[in-house]
Amino acid sequence: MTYSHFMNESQTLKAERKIKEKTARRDAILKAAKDAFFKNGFMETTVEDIADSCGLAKGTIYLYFKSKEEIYVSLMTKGLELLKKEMLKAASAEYDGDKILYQLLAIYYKFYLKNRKYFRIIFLSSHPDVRRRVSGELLKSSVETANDCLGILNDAIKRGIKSGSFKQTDPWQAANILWAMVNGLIMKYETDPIYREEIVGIKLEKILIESLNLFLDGLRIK
Amino acid sequence: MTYSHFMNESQTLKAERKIKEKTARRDAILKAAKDAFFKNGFMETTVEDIADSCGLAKGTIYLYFKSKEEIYVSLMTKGLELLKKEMLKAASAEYDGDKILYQLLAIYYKFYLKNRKYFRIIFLSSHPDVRRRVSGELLKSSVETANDCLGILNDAIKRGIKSGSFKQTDPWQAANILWAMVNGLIMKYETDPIYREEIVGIKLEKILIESLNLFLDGLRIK
DNA sequence: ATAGAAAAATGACTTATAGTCATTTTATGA
DNA sequence: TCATAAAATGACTATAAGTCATTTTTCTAT
Repeated sequence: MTYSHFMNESQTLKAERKIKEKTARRDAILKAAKDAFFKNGFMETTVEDIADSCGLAKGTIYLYFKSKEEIYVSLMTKGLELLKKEMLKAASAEYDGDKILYQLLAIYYKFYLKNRKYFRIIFLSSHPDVRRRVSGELLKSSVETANDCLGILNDAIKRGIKSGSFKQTDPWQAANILWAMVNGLIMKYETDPIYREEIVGIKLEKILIESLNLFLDGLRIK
Repeated sequence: MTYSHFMNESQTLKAERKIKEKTARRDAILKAAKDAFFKNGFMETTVEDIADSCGLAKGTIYLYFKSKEEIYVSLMTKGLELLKKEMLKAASAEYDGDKILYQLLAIYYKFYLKNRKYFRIIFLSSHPDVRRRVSGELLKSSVETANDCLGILNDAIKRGIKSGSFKQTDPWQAANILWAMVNGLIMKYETDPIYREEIVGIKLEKILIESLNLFLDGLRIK
């Protein structure tokens, strides 16, 4: 009682440390999960694999995540956050909308090359069959991060309209179209590595640039 | 021996009937599987569910399909074939490329509205984690059907170039871009029904038409 | 019609894994 | 140092994919 103000202070510190430790452990689990999912995919990774590779018992994993799906979707959010960070860097330049979009595409493509497996997680996590097994809260945070990425596109397009290089149009709608186009192309390429070349016969980088050209052509003032 | 030529004939008939019966049973399984997958999704449908609902034992299912994934991917191929049929109908009109593309989009959207669950199957079946558990042969046939759909777009764009309404461009590449854009948008809408409206705030039909307008704007001769 | 062979179907069984929970271990605080 | 709370454990339960020895049905030759 006498030292209650100290105690409160130290209790606060303790509590903070506890939270930090919890977060650290959660991150360790996610790191192990990332390795396992990257290596063997969602279906063929077991929760025990993940537990083993971070030196915990299976039951412990369930103290941090409600289900295998929740681990997976948490990883997706991490992937989206990484992507968002990269996109923000590219978008911060003082260029016009036009040039920023090319830069964003370059960043996006580079991110894809370095993080193909993350794209697979994003792709599968977006499916209703996975999502139905995940809490609304977790979904919301992933949706918000994806939304932030779209917001960056939105800003770039807005800038282009303001500067007069793009025609008057709904930037949010345009951003969604561009996002869908680029993701659709990547997904198509990701779908089947074996048959890929023979289906399209076009290099991904080339078709991505062409698609942006086409998009900008439609967006520019004639 | 004496009647060997008759026997051969009747044997051929018998064999044909056998094949027909096999196909019919396979189709019955696929029909039951469709209902089950539509209702409960991939993860929460069991092979026993499928077997029960078409009055067969679980083991019998495995005489017709190598795995649950193969049933699923076979359904995807069926879905793509339906879509292809619809698209062919729309594309057979004697219109110019421009108008055909609008028609194709309308057909595609209508198909989506009537077959949302098929889209989910197509979406999930396209994922490497599902595909890795499916035989190359089966994958090839699904890839070919998807390819045929793209071919229809390709033809329409070619026609537009020939008639002079579209600029000189690689029609195959343009077809892939259009396909990716439309699928990307639908996927985005399919991803999360709960948050959908608040993310995009745009009706799907409207944004699909807008995206085609933008695409055509980029494609048309200025 | 019938026996014997071939084809098709069966479902109990094996194996694997997600998720639980009573018990044990570790950390905290007086 | 002990009591209490928090964290971790892993044996256990439940469920479901896929197998295969056995049974049932269909076909064929006489």
